Amino acid sequence: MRTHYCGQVTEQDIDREVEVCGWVHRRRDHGGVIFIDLRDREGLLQVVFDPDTEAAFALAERVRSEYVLKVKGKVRHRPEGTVNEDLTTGKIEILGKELLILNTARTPPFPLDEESDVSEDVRLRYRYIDLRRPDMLARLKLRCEVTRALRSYLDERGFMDIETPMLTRATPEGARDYLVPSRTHDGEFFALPQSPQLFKQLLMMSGMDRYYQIVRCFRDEDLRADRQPEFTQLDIETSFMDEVQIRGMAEEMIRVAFDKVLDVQLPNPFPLMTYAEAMRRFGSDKPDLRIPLELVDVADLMDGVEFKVFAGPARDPDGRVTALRLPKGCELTRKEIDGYTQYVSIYGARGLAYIKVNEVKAGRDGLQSPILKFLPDETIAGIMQRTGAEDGDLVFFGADKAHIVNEALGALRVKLGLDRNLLNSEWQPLWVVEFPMFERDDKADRWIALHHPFTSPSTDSPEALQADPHGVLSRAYDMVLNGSEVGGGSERIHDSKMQQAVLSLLGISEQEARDKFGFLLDALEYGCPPHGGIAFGLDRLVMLMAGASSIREVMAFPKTQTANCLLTQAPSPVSEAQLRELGIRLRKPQQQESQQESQQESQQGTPVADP
RNA sequence: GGACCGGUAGUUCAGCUGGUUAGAAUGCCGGCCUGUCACGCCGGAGGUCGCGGGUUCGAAUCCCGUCCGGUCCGCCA
Repeated sequence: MRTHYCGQVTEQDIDREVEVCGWVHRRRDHGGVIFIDLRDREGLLQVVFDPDTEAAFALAERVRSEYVLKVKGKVRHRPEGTVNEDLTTGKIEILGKELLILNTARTPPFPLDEESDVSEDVRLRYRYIDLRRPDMLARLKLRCEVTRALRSYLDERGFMDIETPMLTRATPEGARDYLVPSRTHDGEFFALPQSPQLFKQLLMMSGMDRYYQIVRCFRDEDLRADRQPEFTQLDIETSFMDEVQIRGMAEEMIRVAFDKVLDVQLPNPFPLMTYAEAMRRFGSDKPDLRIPLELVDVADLMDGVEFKVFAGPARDPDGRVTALRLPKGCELTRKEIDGYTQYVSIYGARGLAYIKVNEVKAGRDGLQSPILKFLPDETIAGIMQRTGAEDGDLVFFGADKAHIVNEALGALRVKLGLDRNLLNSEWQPLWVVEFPMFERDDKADRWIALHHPFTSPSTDSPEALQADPHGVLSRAYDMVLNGSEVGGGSERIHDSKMQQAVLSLLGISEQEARDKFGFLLDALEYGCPPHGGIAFGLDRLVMLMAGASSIREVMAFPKTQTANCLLTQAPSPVSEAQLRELGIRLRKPQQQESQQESQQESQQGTPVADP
């Protein structure tokens, strides 16, 4: 007899003696019979103990929720009239003959049923129990199926899984690094990788022309529902493939994964959209194409109007004036519109103008809006015509600096789509391409890389790049799914002159570049193949596939918004001895410092590097 | 760094325009019930109302501060 998981016992086992192990999901007594539902990750199975099995029955009376049991007994049909088709354990049961309590258990702090609603902090504090719940189990299973599908796709195509260091160099740009002090080099630090970007490029120079890795990445930035300080990427890099080939392969891989795991057929090919078009039509570089609303530019209709709120941005080369038509928007109450005005203010919009369209044919008289009086007839007619407004619609307006309008109306578009239930399909992937190479950071008065500084520009000439940094596009691409960026990559720079040119445009001096990644610049000179790749945010991808609202739901042990682990209480103070070994002393709270001259260093102080 | 929401029994919540002994459901404990499966019935235990301060004759309730959890802005090459 072998030990079964209780979920593996089926009708085929009827009349067989089996031995099953599991947790006690629930115990019920009725009359002289004890029912125990045993649970494992595969399912539920009901075990019945009656007084005929005296010893087992006596033990069963002691059994409580979450006890760990081993039961021997005979599988049988349920008696007439007791079958419950709704339950896993509906048609069969085990008549328990022997019972072994492998371990006792305290009553769990919250119910483990699927439907029970438990606050997230309690779940995280007892994550090991939370993970027993069917929902969590299902999501972790899904995640495993996704990674298996992705791996097998890549394995079948000759990709090599190669590990890269977790202890590496701090990067000069990008997110804040997590630092690790070096014991053997006083005052020096490793950084945990924000991504294996440079290592995978070096692997291309080593001739590993098809690399992938499912790899943990670290970024010390504030958290969101879809952002954790450590997260997992599916990281891919190839040599000799151009961006068209890489995108083709990457989207095929995602299609295969969706087909295998969810039985969902994604479009072939994914639609391709330029960054410029995405910004113009959706105000976002990761448009949610499930929402059938679009921004329509109306600046040219507004540049002559007296209303300064519109005319100003309409004449400003950095400004944007755009309209967003909401079908049946007249149903919105004043309160709801005020709510949306409040909503766009988060993104810096100073207001949200709108026109209610009662009757298009009636012209001005068929409209209702506080701004009508500022607009001449031909402007109104132009707006109606261009937005395609119909009776009962509502048209919102955004007018400001282009980036504010894009962010505010882009976000409003998504919110309206979700609030008004306008989604026209379940899955909408696309590629966004032709990103600008650089973005101007006005505050710091410098260029910053929109993607990262190793992305190839669309020109081969460093001189052309330097001549017009603003106008140069990059060979980057983002895979967007339902308004989430799930993957991003690019053709990389494989020429050391071009790499130097990009770094210098970013304000990184030759000396600094040598200091920070001289190794890359050197490597570029020893025979670097053209190469490019892509990295997927695995947590985000699985979150979308699971229909979850945060990546915490698809991670076994996530952190809270303040980057705490409620389970382990990390981060935590460390011993003074440990710090001393690392050449770190604690900066004492100021008061203490002045009062107590010396030694007694507080564990609560702020660690600083000892110079 | 900022905005907003929340913190009351093990759990999920009500109470919050100040006023008896802070409630409900569920869970837990005990008893009853000869096939339960959201079993049912009877009884019981269970609370620093996140923490600190203030206002008041009186604070879960009002005010200030703080901590924790969440959503978002900034940030995230």
